[in-house]
Parts: sequence; C-alpha cells; structure tokens
Amino acid sequence: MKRGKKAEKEKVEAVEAVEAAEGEEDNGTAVVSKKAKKGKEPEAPILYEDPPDVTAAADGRAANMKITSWNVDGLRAWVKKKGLDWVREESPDVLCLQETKCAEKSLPAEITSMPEFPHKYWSGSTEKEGYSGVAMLCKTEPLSVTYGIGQEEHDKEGRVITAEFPSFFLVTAYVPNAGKGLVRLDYRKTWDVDFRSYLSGLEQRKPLVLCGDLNVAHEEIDLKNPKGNKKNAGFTADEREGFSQLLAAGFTDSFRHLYPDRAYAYSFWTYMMNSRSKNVGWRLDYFVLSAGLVPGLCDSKIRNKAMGSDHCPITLLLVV
Amino acid sequence: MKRGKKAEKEKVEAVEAVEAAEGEEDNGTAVVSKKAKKGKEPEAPILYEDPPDVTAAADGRAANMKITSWNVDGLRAWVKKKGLDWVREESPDVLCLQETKCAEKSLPAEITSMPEFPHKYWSGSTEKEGYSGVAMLCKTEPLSVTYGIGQEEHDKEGRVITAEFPSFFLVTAYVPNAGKGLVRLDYRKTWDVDFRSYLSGLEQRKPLVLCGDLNVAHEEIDLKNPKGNKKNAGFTADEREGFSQLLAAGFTDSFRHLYPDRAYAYSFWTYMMNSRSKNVGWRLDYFVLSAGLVPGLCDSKIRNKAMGSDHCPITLLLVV
DNA sequence: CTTGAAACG
DNA sequence: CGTTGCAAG
Repeated sequence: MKRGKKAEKEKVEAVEAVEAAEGEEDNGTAVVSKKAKKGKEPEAPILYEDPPDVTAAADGRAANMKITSWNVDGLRAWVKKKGLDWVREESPDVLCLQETKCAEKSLPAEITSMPEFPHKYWSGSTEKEGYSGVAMLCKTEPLSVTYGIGQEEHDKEGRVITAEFPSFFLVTAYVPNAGKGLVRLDYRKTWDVDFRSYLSGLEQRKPLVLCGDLNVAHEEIDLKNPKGNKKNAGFTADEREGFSQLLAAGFTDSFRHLYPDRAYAYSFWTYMMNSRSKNVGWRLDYFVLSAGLVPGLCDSKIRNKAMGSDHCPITLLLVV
Repeated sequence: MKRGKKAEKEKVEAVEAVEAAEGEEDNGTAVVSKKAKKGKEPEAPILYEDPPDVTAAADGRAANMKITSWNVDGLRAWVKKKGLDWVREESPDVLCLQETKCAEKSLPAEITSMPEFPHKYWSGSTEKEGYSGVAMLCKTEPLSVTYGIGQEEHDKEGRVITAEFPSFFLVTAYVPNAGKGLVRLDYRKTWDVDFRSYLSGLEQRKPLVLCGDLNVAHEEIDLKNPKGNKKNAGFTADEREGFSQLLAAGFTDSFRHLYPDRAYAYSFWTYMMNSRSKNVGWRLDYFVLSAGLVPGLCDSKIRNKAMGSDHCPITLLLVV
C-alpha cells in the first residue's frame, strides 16, 4: 500500500546539487563541501517534515502497538538533554535504544525507575566500557527476552535484544559501523550474513519486527549525498547489498514500503558541519517487518524534530 | 618586615577541627570528611580575605614591577571562563601561567594576539600533548629567555621558563606533582635537588624571582588539613623539606615573610567536595625572592576571588 | 562535532 | 570534580 505519491512529487523537484565527494571522512562527514564551490551559491537547505501519523492499517484496523527506536548516542548525555521527556510525550508501548554507551550499574535513576516501562532489558559491551549497548523498555512483559544472536563472535558488544511477544518477535539492533577507512567492513560483512541468518531463523517461528540503527542507507534516496559516499561507511556497495539481501529474504522496509519516493527523509545527521540544520543526513534507522506483519502496518514515522542525539527517533504504528 | 601581626590574631582564633585523614586520595581530596562525623556539627567555613595591596616597599619606594602567576589548569578552558578579563583588570607587567595543557599551535587567538603583552613565551610538554606546560607574557621585552633548567631529564615536560630582565631573573615553574599514591615522589625529590641547584646557579649572576605552582604546602599553616595530608602529594616531609632547603639556600617566601602568622590563606582548592566554597585549600603558589630583592618587596597577594581554575592567581608588587 | 573513559591533578 | 587528548562514530 504505497502512499502519498502525488504529494511527494512536489517536494522532490528541488535541485539535487552535484556535490562532489571531498576528503576521506566517513558516514556523512564528507557529505558537504566545507566552502561553497567556485561561483556556486550555498543552496537553500531542503528540509523534511514527516506528515501526520496514520493510525489505522489499510484494512481499517486501528493500530494497537506503538514501538519507538532511537540511537541515543550516549544514554547519560541523552537523559540530561531531556530525551525522556520526549519519550513520555510519545508514549510508545516499547522503547528500543541503541548506543547507550553505559554499563548497567551506571544507568541514571531517571530511566531505571521509569514507571511507564516496568520491564526493562539492557545489553552492554562486555569488553569496552562506554561502547555500543542497546536497551528495550516495555509497558507489558514479553514472554521471553534473549540477548545477542547466539554467536560468541558477535555477542560481546551488546548489539541485539530480542523480545518475544504473543504474536511477534521484536528485535532491536545496533549494527556494527564499518568504520573510518572501512577498517571494519570485513567484520560488518560477516555480521550481515550471520545476523540475516539469525533473523530468518526467528522468522520461522513467528513473524518479527526488526528495529534500530542498521548503519546503512539502502538506496541513493536514503541519504543526501549518495555520490560522495560510495566509499564511506554506511553506503558501500557491500553494506547496501547486505540490506538488499535481507529484504530478499522476505522482509520489508516499512518506511520505504509506505513511501517509495519520499526523499530527504533522514534519521541521522553528523554533528559536524551543521549537517542537521541543513538536513544533510542519512536514513540509517529502520523498522523492518516480516511479510506477515505488513498488512497490519499503519505507519512508519521519522520523528526528526526530536533532539538529544545525532539520530532522531523513529516510531512504528502497527496492528498485531 | 613582618606585617599585620595584630590583625592576624583575631582571625586565627577559630576552631581548628580535628579532621582525621580519611581515604587514600591525594592533594586535598582526603582533606575533608564526606559526612559530618558522629555528633559533630558541620563547622562554619573559615574564609579568607586578602587585605588591600601595599604598593610601596618598607623604605617608601613605590612598586615598579607587578607580576602575576596563575596555574590555569588548562589554558583553553580558562580562556573560555574569562580568565583573560581578570588579567586585563589586574594588568601585571608580567603574566606567568602554569598547566597550560596546550600545544603552541592550539593556543586560542584571544591570548596569542593579546596586545597588552607583546612578548610571549610558551613551553609545552614535548611528550604528552595536553600535559603540563607554562607560559610567560611580558609588557616589555626581556633581555633573554630560556626554557627548562638545562637538564635533559627534566626539560621534556614544559615546566620552566626563565626571563632575564635588567636587574633580575624571573623564573616561572610548574613543579612536578608527586602523584596519587606518591608514585612520582622519587622523581620529585630529584627535581627538587636539581631545580634548587639551577636557581642557585642563576642567583650567582643576578637576583631572581621564582614564581609558580611549586606543588608544596610548606608548613601546617599553609593548608587547611595538615594532619590528614602528611602522606599525600604536596605535604610529605620530603616535599616540605625540599622547600625548606630552598629557603636555606638564601631565598625568601615573600608571602610568609610579610605575613608570618596569616592562616587560611590558600591558592588551591580541589574541585572535589566543594572545597573552595568551604576554603579547604592549600597554599601551593609562591613568589620566592633572592635576598637582594627583599628590600624592594612591596606586597605578595593572593587573589582568591578570581575564578577560572582550581588555583587562584597570586600577584607580586616589587621595586626593582 | 559529540560521547565516554582514561590519565592526571 | 574538571581538564585534556583519545577512540569511536
């Protein structure tokens, strides 16, 4: 059920400037030239406004499950920046967080004692303190919760939590960044294979929702500067192909499914070079659904006004 | 020429509480109990107000040289905290800074371009970036300037600048901290010997002023909690003895010379435990004079209202 | 640009 | 407690 085809067209006619790849930096830092190029005006930024929530599925059923995912880039700093106030306003049934960068014992009381979510699950890096880490906070108790993807090699960095609910699995993930200079691209490729296999295994038992920072912009429409970033972490052919293979395995990118042509819709902006104010960003955060859940899909939102991290939250509205 | 004997008496009658040494921390961190002890009231802090400047020497000559010394604990942060505004107000002829923690290439323009001091000298650690470092800024050009104390072993950390003026040498120093657990006390003892020998050598040519963070509280009167700090960096018998030997070599602690009984006069307070608001501090910063300069001594000030570091500035008024 | 931890104080 | 360079993003 594709939506908004006509409304999209109006937004997309803006100039797609030929912004050459400059420098060698990764993941958005090379995205924008530091000065206006010779003779060119600094183009007016093309902002993006996410439309009002659709709260019913195509068949008319009302959403009964709201899931929010947010890469908080340091949970303690994010709490200080009032990220939880936004969460209380949004009031999801499940809140998934990535890059918590916080050992369980160092979690702020403001979140560990949050009464809105009586059921809280944390997974941190067992090696480096303050690195990676994900969390899942639930209003209702899952049937069960597991950590990692069942492979020693991948489960030391606190990147995956899986919760089983009556009618679906919810997996939240912080996919490994390929790194500056793509130093970790090989590992990422291994991860992509193993993670896909983990998801396929789960999916045989029950449909699933995967959410989180998947650290890839899938297609050119998913980042501001595709041309300049083909050699940068998050937009290499390998990473894009990894995501394509996930979809080929029967999963659906909920946002792109609903809005196939919607451009300038991003969930991450590097802190550098005022990228966010210019909406020079990437769509790295996703809700990916099993085919069986697509009929219940109501909306897939990008909450790009919410501040507190270099990512914004995304929210899924679903009938389950 | 001792001053203020009578006025001092009134201030000193406050209760010197028996504050036991607690914990193992260094340099003031162990100075105050974390809670009030059983049954004891948390005593009212004994503050200290430095009296008005005396601007003439005992023989009536007016001061013609004003030198300020300040351990800035990170020059860049200190500049952001408006340390230079205070300096402009104070308007010394020479400004000596310690713990600049800044490579010359990273110095803020606000200080490198400061027109009040056309002559600027910098010495940073050649090994670890952002460690140690001293500076000297002068209104008039010195006859010559040298760095270090002429011993390879001591001159890698940017701790000493010596400027020759017509009638005296000015040495500014950031003396090595003996470290938590006194891990560097042995090195400090070697330093003390070699530095004293350097100063004695200089002194044979011309009288000198030594200023800076000498990282020792000489006598019990020079810190709030002498009892609890005898095993801590800055108040070990070895460090105190080192300073005594410097005085025995013919030098004078200008502040203590003028104000032999003045208590609660400190130039450093650990950032921890609200020490500064309670005036739980140490006198670690000094102007030390050759005997020949003592007759020209007008005043030795502790500017304990100036904020921007865990040390406050000190100022010397002198006839040269 | 921003986070967190580590070293140092 | 607060600064710095560091690794990471």
